[in-house]
Amino acid sequence: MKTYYCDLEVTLEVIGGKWKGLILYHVIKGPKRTSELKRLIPNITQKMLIQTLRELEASGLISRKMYNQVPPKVEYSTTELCQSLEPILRSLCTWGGNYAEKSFAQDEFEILHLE
Amino acid sequence: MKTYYCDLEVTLEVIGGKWKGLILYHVIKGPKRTSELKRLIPNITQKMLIQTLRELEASGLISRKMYNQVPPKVEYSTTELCQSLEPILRSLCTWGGNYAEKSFAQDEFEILHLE
DNA sequence: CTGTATCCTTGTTGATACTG
DNA sequence: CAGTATCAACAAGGATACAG
Repeated sequence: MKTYYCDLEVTLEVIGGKWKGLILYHVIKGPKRTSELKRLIPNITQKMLIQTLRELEASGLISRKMYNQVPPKVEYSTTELCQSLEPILRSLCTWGGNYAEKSFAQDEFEILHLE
Repeated sequence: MKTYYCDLEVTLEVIGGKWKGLILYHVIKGPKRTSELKRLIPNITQKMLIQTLRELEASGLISRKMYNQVPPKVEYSTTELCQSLEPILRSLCTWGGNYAEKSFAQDEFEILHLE
């Protein structure tokens, strides 16, 4: 029996960590191939990408579809369980943008919006 | 010059990690003393509590007020910069509660709502 | 292209003891 | 009550090489 002391602890267990939110943010906007995600999240290593995708899959938030082709093609998409996160992730994103504007020195940072 | 590839990366840098969200969630509902926070977040160690509070303070999200008494009294409250996080944290919280209901086995977990 | 396996480094976290 | 300091332990992350 696992004990949580706040609903938020559950959330953080499922989508917390260094990469989960970021991956979900991109996948939630539409199915993505592994290589696309790698491009959208330049700082992630292949190992962490795959590992995190597996964890999200295990949590039931994304699903993995494999096409039997050569070369291989795999697509990740969100499950219904994940859809309700979309507005929240968007809010978090917006908040970060505002925060950066207000709190970071103008010429000490840049935000590139990849697509 | 620091480069981000998504606004969300900024957010995660500021309020990501194991404890920041949880502390903010409690402080945002009203000023809290150190010992209250320790009680509300049973699994955090004193070291991590203080350390995380300092980080949040450095990010401008909370402020620390010290009363010169014996025994000492300290209160943490949120700054204006932090207020806009309130609805987001509430959403994240709600989401976690729903997720637990749907995805966890009935008798494998419990959520205690401390106050 | 997608994914696995290994090794190694780092940083975060925890336990404990102590101070004003 | 609030906070500091030190050290140890562990998990997370990265680099690299390799495979289907």
